[in-house]
Amino acid sequence: MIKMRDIAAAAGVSVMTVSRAFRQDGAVSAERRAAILAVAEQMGYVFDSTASTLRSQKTGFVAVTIPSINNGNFADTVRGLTEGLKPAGLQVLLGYTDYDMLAEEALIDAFLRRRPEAMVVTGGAHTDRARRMLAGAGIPVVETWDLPADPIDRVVGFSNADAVGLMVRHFLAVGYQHIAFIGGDTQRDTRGLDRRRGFVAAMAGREYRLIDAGSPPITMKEGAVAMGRLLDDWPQVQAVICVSDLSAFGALGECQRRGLAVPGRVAIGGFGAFDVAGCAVPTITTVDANAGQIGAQTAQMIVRVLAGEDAPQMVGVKPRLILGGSSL
Amino acid sequence: MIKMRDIAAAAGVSVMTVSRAFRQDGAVSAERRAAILAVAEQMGYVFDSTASTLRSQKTGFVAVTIPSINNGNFADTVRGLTEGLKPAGLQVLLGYTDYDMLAEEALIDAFLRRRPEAMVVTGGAHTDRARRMLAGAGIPVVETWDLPADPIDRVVGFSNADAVGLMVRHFLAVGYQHIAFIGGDTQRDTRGLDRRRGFVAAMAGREYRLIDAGSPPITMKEGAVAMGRLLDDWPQVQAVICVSDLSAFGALGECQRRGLAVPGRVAIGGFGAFDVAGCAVPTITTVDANAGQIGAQTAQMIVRVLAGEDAPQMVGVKPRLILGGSSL
DNA sequence: ACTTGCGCTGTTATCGATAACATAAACGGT
DNA sequence: ACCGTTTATGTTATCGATAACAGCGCAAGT
Repeated sequence: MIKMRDIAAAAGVSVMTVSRAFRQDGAVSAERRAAILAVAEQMGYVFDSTASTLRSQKTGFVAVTIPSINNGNFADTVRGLTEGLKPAGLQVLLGYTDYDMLAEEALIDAFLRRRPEAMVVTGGAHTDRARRMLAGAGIPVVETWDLPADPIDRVVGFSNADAVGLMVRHFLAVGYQHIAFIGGDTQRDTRGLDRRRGFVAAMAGREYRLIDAGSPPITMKEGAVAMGRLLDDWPQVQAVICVSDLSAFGALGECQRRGLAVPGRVAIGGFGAFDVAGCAVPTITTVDANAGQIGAQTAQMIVRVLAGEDAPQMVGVKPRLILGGSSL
Repeated sequence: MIKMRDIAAAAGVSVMTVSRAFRQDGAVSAERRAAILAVAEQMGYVFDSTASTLRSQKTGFVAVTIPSINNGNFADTVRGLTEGLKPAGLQVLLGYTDYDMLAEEALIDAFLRRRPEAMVVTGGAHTDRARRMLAGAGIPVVETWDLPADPIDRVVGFSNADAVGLMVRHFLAVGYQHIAFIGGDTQRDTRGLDRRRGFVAAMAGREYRLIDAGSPPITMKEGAVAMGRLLDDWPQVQAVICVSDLSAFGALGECQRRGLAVPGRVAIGGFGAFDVAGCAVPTITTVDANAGQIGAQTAQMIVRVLAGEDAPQMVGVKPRLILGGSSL
């Protein structure tokens, strides 16, 4: 494998000059720099960042963990991050946890060994060891998609409970009385748990049902199954709020298979403003969590902190209710 | 930041012994190893792989580029890869290209500087520079999701053209005559292009229409718009094949909004066996490309090659037609 | 007793770039 | 003409781990 030394020899300069030429350091004369780059290109040189990293203590990457790589919301957040970090010369390295805190811990461990310049994690729930590792890593850490009561370092997110509260209040205002919530079990997906909590809080004093749809991620199919159970167990249900648009879409399909009018017989709400919510017939009432903004704000925060400028510890983004044809 | 030297001092051994203890090298006595690990844990040491990497020339990661991080198919492939590489101690580092060959080139460049032990890319179409970089990197390179005529190194995939051919032949066999194809423009998504080519080849000598739905990724909404144009321009259409299930779902919705029976008035086929195909009402006829297998086979191939064992240059996986309610 | 071998530990050199410092030439102001 | 400053380059030491080699003590074999 060809290295800087070889380029230097071929170009008749010192290794240091080659190094400077690559970093557009400005300290190398334009013609010499061009000559060096030409030699490098011609010799097929590929810069070795493992060496650079060790000496400069700069890896040039930000580690990002998301629960799933098959989710338009997290994709939007990652896109916002990638775009926002690019101008600062920072690359995003991505890992997924499958909504599993132990997998997250292992992933964080693996990432920290590579010395990222900052870490972005999804949510505020982590194993103790993961929290300790993050807190002790000596780099900026941003928790996203949530507003943890006891943040590790910095936060960009919103209250999942309040976001669902928005929808519940709307449903109550237009006259639905018997409302149910379809979501996953409690341990793995704390954002889902918070949504359920927000539902319960907003329904205080009224009759409601909670339907457990299994382990996150709650799929369309699981949404359909849960809807079936709900309709069987509590026929007087008038509206359902699902932990995400995917399960809401499944629920909608179950109603259609049973010949139940949506929203005439039962109304449906989802979460996340996924594509499917806007393309289903009818469209699904949902909450846009502003996933792209979460990524963009996180990127901005990281760039600031790394530059030594000051940045807020906590940034809130505002979820927005989107009315669809699946509810009045 | 605490380093091996500090652990060594605290444990009263040499740095080398600490290094060995961490690698369960076997050459360190069990009790001493336990003591060292305890000291390290207690001091909050985090292994620094940047240094290890430089000396040992082993980074322990495989770089993977996929077009989109919001796609269940690529997610399945990545899962197969991750699972298959884990036992070999290899971590997957993921990047996405947005179906853009120039973005892919930049990503490959950025990855190669970090010296991955192997590279996995999606598809067989790359810029010349990307091809040159990959070919000259001196590591195993696997192109997936396609069967390129002129592979860079190794391949795990299938013929997208043949896969669509499966569906066309089925549609013709059950009696549809006027069939259209909804897909993206040609340059960015060569897998989509191949599917269109497969459609055209299988329809040779018959009447058909090609509808351009825009730039990849073709969304549900774009599928709906394209379906609307198709119905307006060619009312005698009897069946539509879409480049993916997402656009097929959009097309289905458009039919439903117009009150057209599916499959009575028009049949619909998709591609990819996405969740939405199985949960739509009616379910959508599709092709399962076996995305998880692609990842698993690729992982196995990489592990073999890195171990110096021999492995086939090319592995084909078999797509499978899944009949849904959206066609006869 | 001597040797051979194995298990365990230490010493030294090294991976490939860059920070820090040194130096030489050119330049410009008084 | 002198000196401070800027520009362009080179030299040396270093980042933190590990490969390669060396050595020591003890057990077993002859």
